[in-house]
Amino acid sequence: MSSTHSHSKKNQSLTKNQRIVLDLLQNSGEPLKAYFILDSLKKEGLNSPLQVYRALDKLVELGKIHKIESINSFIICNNSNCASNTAFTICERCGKVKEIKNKYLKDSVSDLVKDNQLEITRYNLEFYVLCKSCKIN
Amino acid sequence: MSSTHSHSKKNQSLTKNQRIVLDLLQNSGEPLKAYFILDSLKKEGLNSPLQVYRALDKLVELGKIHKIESINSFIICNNSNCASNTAFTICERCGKVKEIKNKYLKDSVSDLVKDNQLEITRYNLEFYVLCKSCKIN
DNA sequence: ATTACATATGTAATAGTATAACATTAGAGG
DNA sequence: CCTCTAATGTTATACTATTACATATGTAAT
Repeated sequence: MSSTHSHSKKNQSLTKNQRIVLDLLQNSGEPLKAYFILDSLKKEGLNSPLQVYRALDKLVELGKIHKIESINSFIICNNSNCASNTAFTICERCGKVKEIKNKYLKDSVSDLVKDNQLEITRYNLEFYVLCKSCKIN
Repeated sequence: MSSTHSHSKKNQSLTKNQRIVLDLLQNSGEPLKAYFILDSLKKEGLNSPLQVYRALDKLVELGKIHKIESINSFIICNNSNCASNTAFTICERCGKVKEIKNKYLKDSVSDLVKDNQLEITRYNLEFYVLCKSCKIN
């Protein structure tokens, strides 16, 4: 996980805790774990896990970040309109995570489960891959 | 979660711990949590979390069960050839989980991420839905 | 401005999920 | 029988997440 400097000036309607958590995830770009976030933001005044989890919950609810379930981590949303739909590739070797762009996904996904006559409210798709650089080496 | 009686005579190559854990999941048909499994199998001689997790790990590796990441639960595999690929619908209201049959999935899934030129080694798909009976009521 | 309400905070304690480390035992081949 | 690998048993501990409760903050209506 990498170093972080806070630059962004948006996210104005958020509360302080929500903002610093979002900034951290934004500047990192990588998936981060709740307790790593806690440690990173101790100096900003975050003292307890609950403060982190509450901020994370809210940011997930707002669609600004996503939770990657299989690695208990949170990552900034790279799309604009995911809502609570998430789709990631995760490299099995190096752990690198990329969000899959929604464009070609939404349709395929609805086709996918259409036969079941079930109303999909949201989805979480985790594709384990070998990323390009790991495939080479 | 429901009561359990051990009937199955297959699973012969498994060890005792693996077998009783698999039997429990088989007879239940529902997703079960590790510590619930532990409690349920205390009388069969399972004493520690690690015994459960080791059995679960092995069964996942063998493709006999799946882990549903977003609910930290394990469920018997209903297909024959999932390998480590999993796809479920989860009812947001009642929590009921169903495995999606592989047939119409594999193709769509490979189409889905084809553009990325990434080699998918396995996937975990979690579709949150309103199941039929919950949609009615 | 004051009230009222919903939402967010701060803090401490605890619940729930999972693994590390290490000594021992059981099974499958040679 | 010997050897090697995999599984077991046990204790301790690490990691992930929530409950409960008291306090503070923001917003909108009076």
